[in-house]
Amino acid sequence: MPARALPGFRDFYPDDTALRNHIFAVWRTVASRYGFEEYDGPPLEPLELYTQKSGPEIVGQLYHFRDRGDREVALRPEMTPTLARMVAARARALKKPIRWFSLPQLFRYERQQRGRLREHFQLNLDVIGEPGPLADAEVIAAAIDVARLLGLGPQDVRARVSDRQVLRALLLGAGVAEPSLGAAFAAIDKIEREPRDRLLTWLTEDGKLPAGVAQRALAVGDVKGLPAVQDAARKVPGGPAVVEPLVECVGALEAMGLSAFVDVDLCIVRGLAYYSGIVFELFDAQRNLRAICGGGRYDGLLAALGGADLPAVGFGMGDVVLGELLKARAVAPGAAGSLDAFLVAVTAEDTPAVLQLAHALRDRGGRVEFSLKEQSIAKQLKLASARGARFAVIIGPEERQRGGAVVRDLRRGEERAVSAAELAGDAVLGGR
RNA sequence: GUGGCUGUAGCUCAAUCGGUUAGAGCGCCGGACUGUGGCUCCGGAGGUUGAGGGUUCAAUUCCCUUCAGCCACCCCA
Repeated sequence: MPARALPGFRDFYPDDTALRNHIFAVWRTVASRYGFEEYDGPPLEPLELYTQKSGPEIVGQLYHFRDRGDREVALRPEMTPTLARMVAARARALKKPIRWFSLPQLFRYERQQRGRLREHFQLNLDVIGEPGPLADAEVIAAAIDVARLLGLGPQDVRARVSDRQVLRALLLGAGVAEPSLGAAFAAIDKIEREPRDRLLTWLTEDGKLPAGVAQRALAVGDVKGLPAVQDAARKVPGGPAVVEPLVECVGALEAMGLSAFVDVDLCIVRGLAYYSGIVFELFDAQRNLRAICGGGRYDGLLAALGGADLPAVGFGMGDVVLGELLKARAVAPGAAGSLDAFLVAVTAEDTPAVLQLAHALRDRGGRVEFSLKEQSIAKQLKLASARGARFAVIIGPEERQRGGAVVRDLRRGEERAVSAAELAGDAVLGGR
């Protein structure tokens, strides 16, 4: 038997599953608070669904194969193409704006690293059919609220927000020619990971940009804070108009009381070419981990995928980095502590009474366990403690004779004799 | 896919210059404790030192290969 799961795939032990369920519950809670509806699609899709968006080079990063019907198929690496198809099929019927979310398990064939596996779960949350910046603010706020509901504050996570339209206007104003915009974007994207002189060298080699322009282009990526962005925008043609969506979006987040989480930072670009406006990422504040979440506006993408021509904004948030952050901040829940009562049989003759009571409590929704073999009371109580049971209910010959039990509060260490009537009532389940 | 670093018990780590039976803490199991848990004390199980090969009288230790993990690149859906 293989000793472990495939590289990049996870076995979920109870603690891991508890954490995953916790994250899923928070994702669903926040999404529903914002009025988003859950959808899902197939984990296996036609390969071409992904090549048409990202080109043939993406095939090397996919789990793909030929099925028995001779179809080229792939495990889904992302949800957006599926979403685009589903929306396109009913585009005319769906009330806009569409607010949908999903919790797909996604796959990619890449060498794994910390926080980056070959399989993960991702909250995908999108607003489709609304071009205005309030939609952008709404999805960013939802991402932040996930962090908040998980117990993370501004000292733990930060949302960094930028806008590609603003970036574009400022770069053009800095003298970057239209065909070189992509190179300038790429350089700014790397501004925090690469030394400045290497980026300058890269930008100026092959005559991409004149040295002075390259300097000014990189300086655009250094602009931080909304006032500074507005200042910079005033100095370029069309600038004041082009910053307006970002100003409104950030203003909306401020009105929601979330500004403590939000940093405007023009070095956020996002790698993908299809982002068309506001883009953002969530980071852990100490910056030890990879991005928790990334997203933005992709107005032309759905049409480009052959679907409906609808503007859209959304994000993906993976469970891996998020889980690591929760563990590092010690706000991850454990799997234990989930029993209302552990029933203790003093002698083998008491077992039928224990079984009867266990079933009665379980029928009422109680979470109940008892020893599956004859054991000393000490052993049974030890197991009860280890299970995190609130009460131990001890049934022995004496208790059966008088028709009750001893209920021991395992947290307080106090116990008392209770009658059968109390047991059938609230003696055990009353404090829940 | 490329390069670098690291692999010892379930977990975190020891083991002198290459030296004879690979240890400790936590966890797990049992006992002290035949009607009372947590604490304490005692005992036990658990290892192909990631795997395979090589050098050597002798390898956890040195060398090669491979696998895995981590880091960087690529990519970030």
